[in-house]
Amino acid sequence: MASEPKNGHAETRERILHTAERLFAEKGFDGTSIRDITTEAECNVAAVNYHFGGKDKLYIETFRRLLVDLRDRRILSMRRDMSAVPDPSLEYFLESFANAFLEPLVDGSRGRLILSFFANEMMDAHLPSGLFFEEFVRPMIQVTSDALDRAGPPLEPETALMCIMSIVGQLLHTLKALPYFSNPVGPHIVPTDLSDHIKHVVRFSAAGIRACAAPVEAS
Amino acid sequence: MASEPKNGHAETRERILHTAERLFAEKGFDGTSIRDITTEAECNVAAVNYHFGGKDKLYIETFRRLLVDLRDRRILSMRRDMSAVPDPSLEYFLESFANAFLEPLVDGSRGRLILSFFANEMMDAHLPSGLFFEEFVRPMIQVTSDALDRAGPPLEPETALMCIMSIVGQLLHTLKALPYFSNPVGPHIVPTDLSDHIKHVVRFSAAGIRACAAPVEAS
DNA sequence: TGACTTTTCAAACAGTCGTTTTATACTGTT
DNA sequence: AACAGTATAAAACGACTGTTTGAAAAGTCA
Repeated sequence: MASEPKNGHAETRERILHTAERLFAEKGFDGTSIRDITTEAECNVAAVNYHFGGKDKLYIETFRRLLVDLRDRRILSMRRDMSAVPDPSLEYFLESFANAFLEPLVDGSRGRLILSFFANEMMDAHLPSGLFFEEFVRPMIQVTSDALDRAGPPLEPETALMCIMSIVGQLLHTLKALPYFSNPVGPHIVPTDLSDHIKHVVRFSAAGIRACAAPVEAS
Repeated sequence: MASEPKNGHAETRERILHTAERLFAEKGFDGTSIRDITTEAECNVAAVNYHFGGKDKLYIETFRRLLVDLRDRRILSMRRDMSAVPDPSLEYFLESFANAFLEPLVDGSRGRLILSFFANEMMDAHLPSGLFFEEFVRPMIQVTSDALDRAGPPLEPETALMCIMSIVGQLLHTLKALPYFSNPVGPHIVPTDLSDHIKHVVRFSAAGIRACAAPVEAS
């Protein structure tokens, strides 16, 4: 039970984690074999069971690290933006949120990994139930609804949550659908630049939120 | 190469297709073994290779049927609604679209199957590239943007497409996220009734679309 | 140095996978 | 009745899976 290596370089364990992060993200849990990982990490197949106690445990550990990292980056980014101006507008909040939400997902190589990781996990769950929601979704919702409360019009708590879901839905779908539009055979029918889509989501959602704040009229 | 059975009951082939539809949807391509299918379909393992020529081919055939069925149901549902009134409002269009979009996904047992099928395929593609987009997404976009053109304010074609993406993103996310909120340990923090969410998406999006039609002002 | 722990490794284990082979029944036609 | 084509079935094939074993290294501390 080598919990922590005492010597200077904890090579193998870190190499495995690093490789697993990429492979699990790219090919999912079932699509990635222990031998795939250990071959790339240049170690023996038994190393995974020795250091992590099995494929399941390795997966959970890998995902947990990614999850915490993403959550903290997003929250910090939004907190920074929101405390940078004294009286943030709704549009300012939306742009800050969209950037905090998307930036970790598109910058560098790790961004796409996270996204792919999440998507795979959504489809074929291998995490303990509740871990994703309680440790990731709930804190994000808390920070976001606080910020919206400060920047936007007064909203019922339930309404605010649904508005946040509307924004998140748009951002996630944009990210997923964009590759489909970016290289079809025909001409591009939608801008393939992400910032154009962010601008759209900001304008679209600002109006949506204000409409949800206004007293409802019969349609 | 028995392409079409001539006798009255084409039992085995249909049983396999029917079982495969459910299992592939529930557990994905890799998660479903030929033996899983043939056991439930009560036939021999070799039957899949005999009737379909392999697991891949069976998957494609299964998915294609589901895809075409869903597309046609949606398009018919929307065409029916849009031709039922002489001068449809933007809200009317949105509600019609939301219902056409979601209804096939939630009614009965086959709905959840389709949704799960799609999600799995998105993550781990086993279909010929382009089939999904050209035969499913593009026709849906065509019909939808025509309807929006008739019911909504004048929009640039690109803007209209991004608005449609905004709506689809919200609907898909609602569908995916709802189960997370429906049975957590704490109190419900979001309405778990789908129709409440549809109402929200309609109001939110109607305002968003109108804002996209108005001339842009500097933020 | 010698005893001890931690780490690595090749090899094997028991199981599942998709596919193929071989043989047997059923169907309609001549 | 004899034949062709279609359909089903049991068994085996080779490849791959996660995990375990037992021994050899590497490192640590007396």
